[in-house]
Amino acid sequence: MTTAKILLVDDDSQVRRALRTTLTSAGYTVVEARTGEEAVEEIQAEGAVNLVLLDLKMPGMGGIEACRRIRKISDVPILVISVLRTQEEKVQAFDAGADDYLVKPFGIQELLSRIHALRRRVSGSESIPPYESVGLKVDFERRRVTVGDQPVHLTPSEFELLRYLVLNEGKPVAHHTLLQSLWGPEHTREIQRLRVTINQLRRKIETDPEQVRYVHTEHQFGYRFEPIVQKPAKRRL
Amino acid sequence: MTTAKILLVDDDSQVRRALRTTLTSAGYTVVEARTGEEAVEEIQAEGAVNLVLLDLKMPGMGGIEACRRIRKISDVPILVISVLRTQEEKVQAFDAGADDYLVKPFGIQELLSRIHALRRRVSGSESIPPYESVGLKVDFERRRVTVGDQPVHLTPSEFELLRYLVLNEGKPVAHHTLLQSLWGPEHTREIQRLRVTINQLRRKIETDPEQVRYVHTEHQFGYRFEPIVQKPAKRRL
DNA sequence: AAGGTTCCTAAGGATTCCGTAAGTACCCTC
DNA sequence: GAGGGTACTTACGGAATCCTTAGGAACCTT
Repeated sequence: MTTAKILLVDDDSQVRRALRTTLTSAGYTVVEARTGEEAVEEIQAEGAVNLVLLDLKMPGMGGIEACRRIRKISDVPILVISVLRTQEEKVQAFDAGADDYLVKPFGIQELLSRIHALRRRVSGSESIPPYESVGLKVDFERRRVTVGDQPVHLTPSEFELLRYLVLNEGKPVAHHTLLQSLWGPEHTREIQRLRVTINQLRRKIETDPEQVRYVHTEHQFGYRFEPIVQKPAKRRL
Repeated sequence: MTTAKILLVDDDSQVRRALRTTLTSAGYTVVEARTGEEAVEEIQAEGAVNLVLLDLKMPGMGGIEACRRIRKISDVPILVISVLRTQEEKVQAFDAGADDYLVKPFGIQELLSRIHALRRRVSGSESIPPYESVGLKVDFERRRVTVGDQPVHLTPSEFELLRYLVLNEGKPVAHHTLLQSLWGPEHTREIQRLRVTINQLRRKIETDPEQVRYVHTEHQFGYRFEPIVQKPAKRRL
């Protein structure tokens, strides 16, 4: 239920990989197809695809045609991606049954937000239940965070960071994974940037400056969200 | 379901009486109007009308014109009645915002079943109870807004914007979601346009220019409707 | 054709966010 | 414990975002 399946259709393996990491790190299961033919097969076979991410420019059967054929056999929401922004192509895409249209280049946030909107629109409501632990509440749908009943304002970067960490509660998340999830695959080296954002986040949600309570550091690897659990008190042996 | 109210608009008192008895015996409450002007007044005045039964052939303002004016101030379903069965008039009526078209003479059963169908069709998607909070009232069916018991005129754009925000009370709505909802998927980049409309809306419904009370801005994301609640206190660095 | 709305675009100024850099503190290995 | 690498903290200025206003185009009514 929470792990929705997305069919990613693009002929460029570079693009596929970038999108796949983005999507998987956002909690989706990703199935890939290189051509329109493959995509149609995939839908017929797999069946339980929740959304199709379809690049228009593809060899063989074009994206428009693929869209039309998919629509013939399924009501799955289709989000079309294209570099062109001509009116004609847009109209064609919608006529072929596309549900939304996204022009390259686009930001990760925009992509995810569109996917969410589309899924919500089509299938009732896809809502992630709010997270709550002692003293910290994170409402993903409302983009709201409270620390001890005190509302706290987070910037978009901080919130996305927290969202990712909380959704992977308990598991250490690598630096580059976070960087990729926040700013895209081309920024996986900029660790210092991440550190600053982590710092700002901590300053807002950690109550005790001496002892972190939620966002723990995984040395030489990344960060991990885990509430309450204190580090063992330092003790000289 | 309970006692739905129907506004019956016809200049012929004979016809009115006949229809009134039919409708009341079918369980509806009937309000009458002799002319288009009266009909518009009736809608504007109180009494949430659930459906309008409108004869096209009337002295003074014609039925088409009445239809157009009603549609401007209300989303109430309109069922048009006419002796003519020309294609042209039909098209005119639908263009003016009519929801269905019935040619005289017609049987009682047909009238009632059309009314039922129309109410079902409309109430499934669009019959939304009015929103009300301290100082702000939004009547979706009648397209009316009052701020502190003071009626406020909103333009179509402004009203649609407010409608979308209010229906998602508490949840932040992304820029592109609003843009898409207001102007279609091909305008999802024109954020400045949205800002201006937001500004105009705020100017009309926000009382305190220093502190917004309803339409809050979610930086780098979109807007959120939430009454009274103050901005979360920001921690000073 | 004149008057009135509504809406789009542009331009300014204000605000918020974030990337960079520089100094400090911490951790692990040797 | 010393040293090198890693992590934290803070601050500042550029960049992006947001707000406000106004002028004129496009549309509709009188």
